Amino acid sequence: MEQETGVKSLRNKEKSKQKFLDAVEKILHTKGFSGLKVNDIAQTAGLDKKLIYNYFGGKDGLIDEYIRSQDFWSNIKDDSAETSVNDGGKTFCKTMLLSQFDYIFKNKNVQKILLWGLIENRKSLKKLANDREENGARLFEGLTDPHFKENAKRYRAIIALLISGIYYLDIYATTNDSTFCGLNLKSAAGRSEIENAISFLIDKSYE
Amino acid sequence: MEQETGVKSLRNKEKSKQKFLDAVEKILHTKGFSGLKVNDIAQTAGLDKKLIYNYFGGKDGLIDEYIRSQDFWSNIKDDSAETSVNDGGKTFCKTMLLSQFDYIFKNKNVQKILLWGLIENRKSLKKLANDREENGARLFEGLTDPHFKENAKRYRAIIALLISGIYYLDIYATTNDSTFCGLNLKSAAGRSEIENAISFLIDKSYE
DNA sequence: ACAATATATCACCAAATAGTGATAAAATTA
DNA sequence: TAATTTTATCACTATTTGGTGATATATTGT
Repeated sequence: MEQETGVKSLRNKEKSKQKFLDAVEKILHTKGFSGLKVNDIAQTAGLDKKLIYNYFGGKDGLIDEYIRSQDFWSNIKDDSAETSVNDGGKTFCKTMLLSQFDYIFKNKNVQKILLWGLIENRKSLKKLANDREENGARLFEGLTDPHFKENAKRYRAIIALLISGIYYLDIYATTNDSTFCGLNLKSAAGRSEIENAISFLIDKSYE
Repeated sequence: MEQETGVKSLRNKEKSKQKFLDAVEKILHTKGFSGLKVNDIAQTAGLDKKLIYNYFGGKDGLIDEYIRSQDFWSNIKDDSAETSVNDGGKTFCKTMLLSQFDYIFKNKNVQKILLWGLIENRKSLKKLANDREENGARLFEGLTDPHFKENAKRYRAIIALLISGIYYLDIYATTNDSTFCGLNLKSAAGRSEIENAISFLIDKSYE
């Protein structure tokens, strides 16, 4: 009878595809990479595994589509705008790093995908890395390179160290109860120490 | 006839155990974690898999023993000694970080184990993290804390960011051909930019 | 209502994987 | 050299995993 809206009762390809993508996320969250077996994914999705082959061409296709579905850098692009361009990107970099530190700590899926990028050689994962690079390139070329001139590359290296440090510490905090350099990265106190250090180092870099 | 020395011809339990440990290392290096299957390990070792159960109690026992066999922080403890204690640990921290950056880049096994610590919850991996913490604690309490006094924790946070940044960048460089913040982490040029930044940030931290 | 198509399930296969009891072969001891 | 113990292999089972052809059921168009 009606077919316009998306309420299409029982059988719906798009909804089924989404169920598989949700299943991947759920398993990734509960069992990690090694738990991603076609049988388990299908069972978690409540559908037959054959559909994974029909709709995604197999497990790899499904996983690639899951990775692509994550809008990874949205939290960076969003609140960028033009927040005071006349300080050489100092306040922008600082808020960006601090918000990344918080965002990645809370978003466990992003942590898993970051880890994935260190373990496996997937095209979809490379694409994420390239996206981040392209985004960063615009920031560096437009803001910080002109400000730091001959020291531009050193500043890029500083940001590289801080970003990657933030990644590692957030992931470490999730999988490890142990401290890092004596700091409890799960506690508010420990995390604010890291935030202070980030802020301090950026300030010093602009001196 | 003779049994004193270790030349015991063909059958030798200790040598066989070592063959399994070597096989774990080799597979870890070539195929990564996911390649560590008992059948493959046994085949790589050139021995029967039953021995893995007899000697190590199973795959997990073997892997734990492999991890324990890695003297992970030897490169740090070694050349420590008392290299100028009157600068608040500045030169010591700097050389330590720079040598870590180089050592971890070259030592792929260490990279794998570091990654492992972010993925899996193994007792033997926790032990490594604790060892590093205990080692660091001695450094901080004996050298840097007294120097930085009320800012001691901020300095610890700085070191935490730099160490974890070094870890991440070295691992990233190995598995990724892409740049990071526009720097090629496999090239001498890119790596020396990172080294400059490390040196620069430590200097600024002591100002 | 009927045919055509899209969606989903089922039963099954082949390969990979973990694990073990029985046994062979070497080494040690008496 | 004979008996005993240690070291290693082999053959086998059960389970998991990835993958597919045949079939059923729902939806849509006529």
